[in-house]
Amino acid sequence: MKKINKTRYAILGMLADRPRSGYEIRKFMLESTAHFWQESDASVYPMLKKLAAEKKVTACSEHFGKRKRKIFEITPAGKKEFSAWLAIPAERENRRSELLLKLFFGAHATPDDVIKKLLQRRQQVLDAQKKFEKIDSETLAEVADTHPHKMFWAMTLQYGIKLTEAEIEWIDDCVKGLKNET
Amino acid sequence: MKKINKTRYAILGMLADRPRSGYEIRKFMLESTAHFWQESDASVYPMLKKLAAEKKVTACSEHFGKRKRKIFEITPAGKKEFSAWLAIPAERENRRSELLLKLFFGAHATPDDVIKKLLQRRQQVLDAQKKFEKIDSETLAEVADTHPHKMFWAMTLQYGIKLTEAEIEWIDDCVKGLKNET
DNA sequence: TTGAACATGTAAACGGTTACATGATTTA
DNA sequence: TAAATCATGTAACCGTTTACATGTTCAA
Repeated sequence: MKKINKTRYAILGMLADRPRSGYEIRKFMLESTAHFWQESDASVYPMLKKLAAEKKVTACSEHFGKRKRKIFEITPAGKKEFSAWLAIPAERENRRSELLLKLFFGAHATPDDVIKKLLQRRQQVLDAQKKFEKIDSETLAEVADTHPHKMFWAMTLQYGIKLTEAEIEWIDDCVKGLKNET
Repeated sequence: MKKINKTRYAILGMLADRPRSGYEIRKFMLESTAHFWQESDASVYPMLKKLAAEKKVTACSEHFGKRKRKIFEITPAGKKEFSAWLAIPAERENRRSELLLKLFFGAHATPDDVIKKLLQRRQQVLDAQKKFEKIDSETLAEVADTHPHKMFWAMTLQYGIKLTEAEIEWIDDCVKGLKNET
């Protein structure tokens, strides 16, 4: 099975709600989907251009205040493609964790080194949790309880919260185990 | 920061223990690291060749029984590179979850569709858990308790177990929430 | 004798990232 | 007036995957 570009669906999905500029899409992703879906800076604009060429979105320049922005709107063809993607099962993601790989080879390092790496990750996970709180109190709080999106956005947030909690527990177990060794 | 090829370190690490053939490396990865590190079929052999050209590994053909295999051994230069990589902090992995993305856009689908996808994932996670049991009872059981690897391998396995447990809980919560809606 | 497992590779395409590039506007 | 944010892009590279390719040996 051929691997397909999923950036396009992330973008189409963002435009399915309302027209947005490339900048807005990037910004909104950072505030909402970043913990499970990120796009690099350079991926959004070229994809919008590509989608426009395929007539899946239409572009129109707008002057917002004194600034000019290119606002993109999804077309019926774009909506159709998005819906078709949404209907098929999600592809199994293949995750690669460099931390786990290093841990797997931990016998070749010193226990202190391994502990250090685990604690580094612990901090990263705590940072991520702070971000979840921010999404909860800022992005999500702005959505009305009755809004159809609310429930689903809360679910993706819950995913982040639950999984990071489990990861913290795991890290603490590992560190405890390693400290007993020394 | 430039992205660097990590396949090489996975391979060097596998060879740090003992000489292995490309086939053995692939097989062992499937039995041990697959839940956090996979290599596609086509990545191992070319990388071994590349590492050999860089004198990080040496190749020698062996006849194991009647079969010929190319056994690779790590060189001091290869060990040095491996150790250097092991010492630096693990890079933050950027995960992308297509399931979460579809869930985020769940309002554009029917609740039943979303539930179906969640339950599909649930089954995948259960399958993964079965695999962990297999790693535990087969791969890990063959390693002596006193072996320096044992502890670290068990930790990577625990990671898989803990995180999948959390994911199952999350899925069940989501499904419950969605069923209350309908 | 047929299928599973053993065993090793190549070529091409693709997705995604990094680095590069530019300039306006608002806020402190 | 300096920094942060707004705003939009391009070019090149590289890692990875997919698909292709081939042949052996052992067990049922």
